[in-house]
Order: sequence, then structure tokens, then C-alpha cells
Amino acid sequence: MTISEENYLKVIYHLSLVSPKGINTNAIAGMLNTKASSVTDMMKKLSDKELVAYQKYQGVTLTEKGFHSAKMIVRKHRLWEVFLVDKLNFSWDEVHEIAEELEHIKSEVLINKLDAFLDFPTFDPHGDPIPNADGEIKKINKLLLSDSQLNKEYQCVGVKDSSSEFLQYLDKQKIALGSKITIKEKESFDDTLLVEIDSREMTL
Amino acid sequence: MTISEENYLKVIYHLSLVSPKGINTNAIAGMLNTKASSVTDMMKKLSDKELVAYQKYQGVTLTEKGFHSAKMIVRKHRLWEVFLVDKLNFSWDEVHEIAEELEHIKSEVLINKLDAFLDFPTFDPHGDPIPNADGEIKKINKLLLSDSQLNKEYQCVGVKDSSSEFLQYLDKQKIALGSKITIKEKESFDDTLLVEIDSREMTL
DNA sequence: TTAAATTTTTAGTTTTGTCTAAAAAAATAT
DNA sequence: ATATTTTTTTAGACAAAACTAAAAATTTAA
Repeated sequence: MTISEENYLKVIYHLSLVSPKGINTNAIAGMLNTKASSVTDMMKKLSDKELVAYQKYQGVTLTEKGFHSAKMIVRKHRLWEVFLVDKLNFSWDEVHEIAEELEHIKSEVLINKLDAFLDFPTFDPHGDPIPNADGEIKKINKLLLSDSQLNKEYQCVGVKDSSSEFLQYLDKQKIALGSKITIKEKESFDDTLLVEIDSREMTL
Repeated sequence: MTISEENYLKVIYHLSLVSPKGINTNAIAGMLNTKASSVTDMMKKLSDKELVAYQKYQGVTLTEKGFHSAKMIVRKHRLWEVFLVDKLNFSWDEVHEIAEELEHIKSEVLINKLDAFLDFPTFDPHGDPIPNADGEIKKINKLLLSDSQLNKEYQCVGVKDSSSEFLQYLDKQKIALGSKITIKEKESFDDTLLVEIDSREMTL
């Protein structure tokens, strides 16, 4: 599989998780900064390889084979992110771009040895689950902080907005994965929350 | 720089170390399993980028800039090999192919952090020197076992033939980098050597 | 020092992944 | 239900990196 094919598969995979119907060419083009016509061409190719089911004007869905391939790419991406953060001391907002390249390294032995070296992590530094070698994904009950209840302890397992700015803001506020969060008060007036994070109080 | 350009640079670098004159297109084509005509095309491109000095029919040499770029690629290749062997427990005969891919990952921060993580190694698992971040290469007095003197202790720092078969043979004989070797006797009749390796005696 | 052999370059194609512009299909609005 | 708008596909072109076959330059040999 070429790097380009892998990138298309990955994008279709991510879009599939959000909306389970056929994915349209424009949505794919938007994610890859390319044009719908280029997407159409690639869909024909991926369809020939039986990685997607494609009927013109109807959008595409991943086949079983395509779904598995996509998960393996995501697996590689996220394992490399763990490596970069845990072993090379990158901060979690710096790793995405590099992992975009590393995810295309071919060797399966490599990725399984890396997995073992990292102690078989199940979540990446952004809190997203890492598929195992068989493509199985550990589920977790996630809810948004804004939807959570008063005076109940939660643990931060991920973020919704993974822009550099937001991640750096969280770092500065010393909010990390695993942080224990309890909402003390909700201010309905401006949606401000008084929260206790790792035994420090603050307003968000 | 594209992957293809990097591969050409690297090959020209390696050929330059063996013969310091202009490198001919056929030699490059041979190393890259491509054709001389393709090499000519690429030489024009690299020449436009001022990475090589190229005059038709006269072979090519690396410019200062090209020489430095080539060393950075070699640096990446060898650092990744150290990572694969030391951290992921690959054996030294399995790592070349994977490092051929990893060497093209772009981030400079990445490679410097990897360097630090590995404790700034100066030699790769095959005993070849690793250029530092400035491109400086540690020299070592190397000589072939067949050219070495009787009853003098040497240390194995590299191998001449890096084929899988040979490396696996060495592994089986428990000969590794750092092994202390002393020649006890030379049999001029069939060039057999009676040697002492890490306090075990054997004939080669 | 010419002639033969070899090496290198040029010219013209191919493949992959992209693009633009135009045509076709589908969705929406009146 | 038809017209308009939006989305998607087709058709044709381009750039990168390779190839083949033929031409040109260089080297070697007689």
C-alpha cells in the first residue's frame, strides 16, 4: 500500500466513526486538503483493491479488509505517539506530525516489538485508544466535562480539541491524562465551572 | 528532499568514501537497482539543488552541502539501527531494511532526542561510525583480522561482510561487537587461524 | 590514430497522484 | 414538478521518477 492510499484509508476510518453512513468525496477531500476529483480517482483504486465499497454518487464505506488495515495504521500512529512522549520526552502537542510519518513504516515485527517495549499501552497521549495486534480496541466510558455531574470524581482520559494551543493551555494549568476532576459548582450564568483538579481548585 | 533524492545522495556518499574521484552513473545505477538514464535525470535535479557537482560524461561529486546532507541521512540510519537492536531487541542482521525506511523521517528534533535517548552512541550495531549532530565522525583504527598480528589483543568493532548469513554465523559463534580477539597461530597452508575469543579458543 | 566497444545521455513513454474545467447526477427550493 | 443549486464524476493535463531504445561521447584496442 502506498502512503497516499494509507492516508485515504485512515481518513475514511475516522469519518466512519463519526457518521456510519457512506462517506462523501467532499468530506474526504476536506480532510486531506485535496479535491473531490482526486478522491474519486483514489476510491476507484481502493475499490479495485477491495479496501472500500464504492458506488458512484453513493459515497464509500470500508470493507472488512479496509477496516482492519485502517486500524493497523491508527495502531502504528498511536504507538509511535506513546514512544515519542514516554521515551523521547516530547510533549503531547508536538507528536502528531511526526507520528503521521512514522505510521507509514512497513514492518509488522517492528510495531509489535515497539508495542512490547512500551508495555502494551491501551491509550495514546491524547487519550485515544490503541488497537491491539488483532485490531481490538478497548472501550472506555467517556463523557464531556460539561456534561458531567456535580461532586462526582472523574478522571481525564482525553481531550476533544487537540489543537496545539489548547494542549499547551492544559499543560500550563497542569491538567494531564489521569488528572482527577470533580465539579464543585456550576455557574449557569456564563457556564463557568468551579472544579477541583488533583486537589487544586480552579475556575474554567 | 524526496526519499528518492535522499537515496541517491546516500549512495553517492558511500561510493565517494571508497573512490574519491567522480562517481559514474553506472555505479550509482548498480547500487540503486535502477538504470543509468534514470541516474542522469536525477543528477540534473540534484545539481540544480547544488547538492552535487555534475558535468556530463564526467561523473558526480558531492558538494559541501550534499556531503553534509548525506551524513545526516547516514546518521539517522545508524541511530535507528542502534535503537532497533538495543531497545527493541532486534538482532543486528534484521535491522538494515527497517532503518532504510526510518532514515527518511524528517524531524531534526526527533533524531536529536533519539540520539540522547540512546546515550549518544558513536558506533552502530555493525561497527560503523555514527556522525554527530554536526556531522563529525569518530575515527577508529580498524584492520582486518587477516591482517592482524600474532598474540596481540584486538577488539571486534565491525564486520566487512554484512550479509544476513555471515552475521548469523557470527552470532552462532558468539562473536559480537566488543569481543576481544587474539590470534594464537596462523596456518599458512589454508589460512586457518587459531584464535582466542573472549577466552574461548576456536579455529576460523 | 582510427575502429570497436563501452558508457552516458537524450528522446519519448509509463505510472502515480494530483489538478482544472466541464458534464452529469442528486438534492433543494419554489 | 420543474428549476436551481450543489455535489460528484469525467476528461484531459501535469510533475515526479522511473523505463526502453537510440544517439552521442568517451575509452580501449589494434
